[in-house]
Amino acid sequence: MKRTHHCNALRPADAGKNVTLMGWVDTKRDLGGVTFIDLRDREGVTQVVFRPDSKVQETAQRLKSESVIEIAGLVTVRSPDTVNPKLATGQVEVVATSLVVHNACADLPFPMEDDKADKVNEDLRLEYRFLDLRRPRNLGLLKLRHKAARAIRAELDDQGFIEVETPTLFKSTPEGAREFLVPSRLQPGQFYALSQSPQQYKQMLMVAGVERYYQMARCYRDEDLRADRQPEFTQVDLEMSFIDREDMYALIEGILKRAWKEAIGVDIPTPFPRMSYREAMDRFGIDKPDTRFGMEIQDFTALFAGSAFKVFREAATTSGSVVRAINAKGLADLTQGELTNLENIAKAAGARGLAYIKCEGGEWKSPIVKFFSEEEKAALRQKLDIADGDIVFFAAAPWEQASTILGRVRLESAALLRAKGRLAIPADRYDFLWVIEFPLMLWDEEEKRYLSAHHPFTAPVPEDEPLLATDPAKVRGQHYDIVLNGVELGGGSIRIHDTAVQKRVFEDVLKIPADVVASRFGYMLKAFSYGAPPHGGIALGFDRVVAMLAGRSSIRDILAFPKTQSGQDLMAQSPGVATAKQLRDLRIRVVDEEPKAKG
RNA sequence: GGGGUGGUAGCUCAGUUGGUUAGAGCGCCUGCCUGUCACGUAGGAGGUCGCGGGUUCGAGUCCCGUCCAUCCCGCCA
Repeated sequence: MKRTHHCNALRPADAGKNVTLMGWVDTKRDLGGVTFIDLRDREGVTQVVFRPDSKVQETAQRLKSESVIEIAGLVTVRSPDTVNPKLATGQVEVVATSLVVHNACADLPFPMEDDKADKVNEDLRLEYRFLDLRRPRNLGLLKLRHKAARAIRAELDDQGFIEVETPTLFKSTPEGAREFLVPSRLQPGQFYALSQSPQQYKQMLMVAGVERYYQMARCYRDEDLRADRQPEFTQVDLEMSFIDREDMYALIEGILKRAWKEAIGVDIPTPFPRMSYREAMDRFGIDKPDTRFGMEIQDFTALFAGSAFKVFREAATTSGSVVRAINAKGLADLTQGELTNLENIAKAAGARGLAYIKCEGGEWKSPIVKFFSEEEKAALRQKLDIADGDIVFFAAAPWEQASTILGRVRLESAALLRAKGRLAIPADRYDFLWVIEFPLMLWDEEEKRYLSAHHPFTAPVPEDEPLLATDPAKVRGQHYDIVLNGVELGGGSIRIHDTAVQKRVFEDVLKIPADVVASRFGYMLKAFSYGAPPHGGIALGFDRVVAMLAGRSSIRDILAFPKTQSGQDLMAQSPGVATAKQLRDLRIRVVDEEPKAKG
């Protein structure tokens, strides 16, 4: 049993050769006398002919789709009127002289033709993932993922990086994402946590002198799932010593450029634009702006400081509050349901309501326009470029909240406009963007203390370091996020490598008790006192990178065996129950859910 | 934890104000067919309408609960 060719290989030049092909029955066309089989393997399709004079035609007539067969036969050039131009091998066919059925396929649970299969319920396809993946379109996604990984590894290798594997059995780090706990049998009552990131280990590798580390790191987070979030996912995780932010930008731009080129043949221009967090929030109302379309936020705080409209006047004259607006061009004819939905989105972001002006038939239709002076209307019209068919949305709130409200409304409005065919974004448009100068700390109203905006190892911008003691909220971190078309591909930072600064951040700014710092991060502080080089790193969400390359919105599509939104693998049926012995060994008792308190 | 959408034949779907025996296309099965490539053609089988309860003379259809999938919010240092 030896295959001579893949199913995409044969051409007229191969005529006269005796070949052996193996693969799956793609389709069968039984004409009573002659029978045709399209034989498919991972590379392509070849037509095989079974003639009545062959001993195997009767077997061929009984073949079922997706059975695995081996055929041997003679490569023959097709007559001109029977050439199939849709097939790479369409000028030839193999006239079969032998046929072996290696595995007959049962009745299929869903059609395998790409266009039909794509519409089949995802849960059924996930249960039969081995079949769904067999479709050329989906095998192509696995190949694409492979190409992207290969390009990234090649670039990192060229740049002097060493791939090092770090443990995924780590310990709990409670201030991060919820973790998967793993009970320790040898240390009863104690638990590992599956690593949510190799963060601390990779910093130790820098202290160890590795200088340039990377890893295609499997990470785990026990949070609710989304189209772009799985409980286990892969990060291109890397760390470098003796660098600054500019080195990191150049490196990542090189990696992504190479991945785009080698995976999908697209040249992306570098360097990428950069935008401060402040500017991103001001203009787009989000820290990962989609800059493929405008609809930018405009400020009218000064304009409404003396307005007759009390809601706007009060916001405009309150310190820290703003009055801002966006113009959703061409969306004035939205339905009542769509408007209500936008209102709900605004309310979820903290708005009390969603003030708007519809401009239709040369008229401004709005519950609030009667309060506006001519001067205010003129300023709005001019700055927002208001024309017939537009609808303007307002937010009057503290700066960050107003930004978030309009940022959400902007994205939803764009989605509506795209659905109505009034906003066209080319599928091959890639707007990469660095978002930089994030605040290092955020004040947590519930806990009445500062929390790290990203993680506590991020170094402050040098000129802001004195503010750590006086006004931590004003300190900008040396953090950077890489954003593509409104999707956060990854983020990282230059780290603190000084024991004293790290200790101050932990204890004085974040107010983590000294004993907790010692037990959780003691080894890091210890390491930093033994020759820690200045260093920084980043982690790219590899699944998201591949999804963007593939033009897919769900990372389930580009994972071989993804989990559903409730965290289950429908094919393997995980998770499952543990045996009594396993639980005994781990000293774990499963208790019934406590009845919900009735209120 | 919250909001939206969906669940009817193996698959994709239709199913009217609640009313006789729940339909279509594809797939499957059985014939016929020697140049098809979405082969064609004739016939056939196939349904606990996700599950449980309720209203009703009568429920795929109305009500309540629940499960599953999915999108989003919260969450994701």
